[in-house]
Amino acid sequence: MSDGAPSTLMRIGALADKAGRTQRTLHFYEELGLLTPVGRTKGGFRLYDQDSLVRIHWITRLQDLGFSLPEIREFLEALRSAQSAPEMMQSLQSFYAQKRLDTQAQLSRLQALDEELVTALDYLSGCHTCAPATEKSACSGCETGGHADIVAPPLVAGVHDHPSSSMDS
Amino acid sequence: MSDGAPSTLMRIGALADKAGRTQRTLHFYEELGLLTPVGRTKGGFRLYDQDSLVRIHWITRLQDLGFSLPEIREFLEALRSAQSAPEMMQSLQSFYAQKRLDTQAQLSRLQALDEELVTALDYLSGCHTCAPATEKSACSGCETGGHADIVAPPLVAGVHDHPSSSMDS
DNA sequence: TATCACTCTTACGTTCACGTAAGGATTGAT
DNA sequence: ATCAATCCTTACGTGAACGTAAGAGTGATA
Repeated sequence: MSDGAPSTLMRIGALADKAGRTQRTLHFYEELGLLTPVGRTKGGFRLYDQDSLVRIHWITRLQDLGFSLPEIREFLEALRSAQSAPEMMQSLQSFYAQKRLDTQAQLSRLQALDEELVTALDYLSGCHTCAPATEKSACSGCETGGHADIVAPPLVAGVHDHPSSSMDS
Repeated sequence: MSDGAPSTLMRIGALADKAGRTQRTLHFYEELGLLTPVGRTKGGFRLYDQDSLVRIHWITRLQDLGFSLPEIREFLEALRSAQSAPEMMQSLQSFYAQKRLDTQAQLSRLQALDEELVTALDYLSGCHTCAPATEKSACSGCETGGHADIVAPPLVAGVHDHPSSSMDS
């Protein structure tokens, strides 16, 4: 655990490059308490190590999972206030377990929406049978053979124009 | 198609109630060109009909699908510029087809993240074997029996403290 | 020592999707 | 006519996650 090379220290530019984020982003993470440099040069330049990079990847992962940065911050604070290591890991565990529930809920929502998309596409595939010159206004009826009396699915029903014509005193 | 009751007209408050959104939201939709009242009273009150409600549901759906309001606006503009009905429907179709691809990509991303969560939870379940009083700082090593030499998964690796201690000249 | 890329802090700008408030006009019921 | 409820426009506020710029200091090299 104690390599003879603490020279892995880098300044913010290098870290930003390695992590693929901007310096501003890292400053911002620090403002939020998500990422603290391991030290500073006497002149005041931030210094980071390899763990900082890991931390950034971790943050990115959590963001992908749908966490907001303030949420991540809260979480880190909870961790910091933990007394023992197992307590800390329990924290992590219930945190992730909860998030897994959310993720799965999101998954089934997305799946439902995907099916809705399929339904809409199915319906629309019938539209090609319309005479190519059909006027848009005639489309509400559209009994030209395509979909006889099938009700337009929600994703299709919302698109009809009501332009600003035919409005007078 | 011509009911004897055009009295389905309503003002913004009623529509907002039925749609479960605020008046401000409907105003906002109008600013963006997403929803236009069918008319106004002589005094200037907005009037909406049943289609307006359908339109709002449609917008909501698209938002659920991950569209931003400006995107929806662009889309509606594309529709408005379509000449024939089939052209319009083709537009819709390719629009939704594209979105389905996105949705599926998002689905598999979520699934990957879910698996990552499972991995992290698996790993963490080994942590209970630590002596309950283990110090946090000792946890990086943590060879007390739990996970012998398994590498901490990304979702776990980012959480170790480097507090602001042990930093002096 | 001069130079120049790098970094510092401070602070205002931006997009999205509205929230909230102010001050005044409209509706419609009594 | 009056009055409460509803609605109008205008406009500034919010929070998330940074972007962008200004003006000045720092670090390593020539």
